[in-house]
Amino acid sequence: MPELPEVEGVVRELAPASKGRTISEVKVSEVIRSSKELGKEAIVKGKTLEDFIEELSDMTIIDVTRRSKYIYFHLEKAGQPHLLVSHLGMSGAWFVVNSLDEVVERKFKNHIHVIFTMDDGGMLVYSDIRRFGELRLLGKEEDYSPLLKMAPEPFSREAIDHFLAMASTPKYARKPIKEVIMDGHIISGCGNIYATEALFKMKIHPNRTTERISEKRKRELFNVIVNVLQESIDAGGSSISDYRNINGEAGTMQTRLKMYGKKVCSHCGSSTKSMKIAGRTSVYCPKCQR
DNA sequence: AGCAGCGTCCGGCCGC
DNA sequence: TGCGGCCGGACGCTG
Repeated sequence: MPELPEVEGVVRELAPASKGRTISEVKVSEVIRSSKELGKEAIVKGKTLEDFIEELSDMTIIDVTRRSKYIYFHLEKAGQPHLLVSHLGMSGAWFVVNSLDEVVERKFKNHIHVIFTMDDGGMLVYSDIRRFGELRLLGKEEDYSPLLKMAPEPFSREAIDHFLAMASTPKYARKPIKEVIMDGHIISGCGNIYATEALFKMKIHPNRTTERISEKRKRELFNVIVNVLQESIDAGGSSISDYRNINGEAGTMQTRLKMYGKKVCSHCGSSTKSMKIAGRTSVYCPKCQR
């Protein structure tokens, strides 16, 4: 389940492997083709496959960056800039290989959906088991308005004030804190894993109403979220279920998690509890978190 | 106008 | 071993 730290890891590896290369060929799986024929929008969004393939052909990759949980491929063709936005959804993964045989894990190999062959013979391979990911080719970021509505990057100076201001609005003040910190319009890139960890560290019950947390505690919570995200980036991300980096390797953050997926509280030994908040499973310690 | 609730994209995995 | 149901980021649509 890729969240911000996992996406950051992918971008750090994709950038040096693809910068300056030109896409010479684009291949799309039969599964995507038949999905499109049925009028669905699996993975390739907002464009016909014909346009997607035609437009991407001969584009040069200028840079690869991250914005929240999105990967931005900055592209150029005939002097015009373009932007390919990639979201990994639940199970998306990029691999950089010279041959598809290098994608060794069967579940990734069996679900390869898009292949960009580059002018140096290398291939950018997108695999997605559940097909919740997306690839959206734009002229620029402004062409897809949801990208403009994302919260600032959590590591940016303005992120904490944005969080505090949004958390105080009537709409969000009455919601459970976990729902608020997992909302990408409030904080960018904090998904279930890191929200669970941060709330456990802060000893805050995930269902506590946001307005029942003091300004001081909300500031501390924000800083804990940022620290957990940074710790995970440094550990190469959490390899929970389907996340792999582009070499097919797993990160080690999952061994450092204290609450996500746990049956027993690592602090007091109590059995953890689980409840649904905004439709997502939320694990917590009923004794430590109030 | 803005928001809550639901549909959409799916296969892996779990429990019976 | 077979199979139905559950799970989930984040947007779009509807009422």
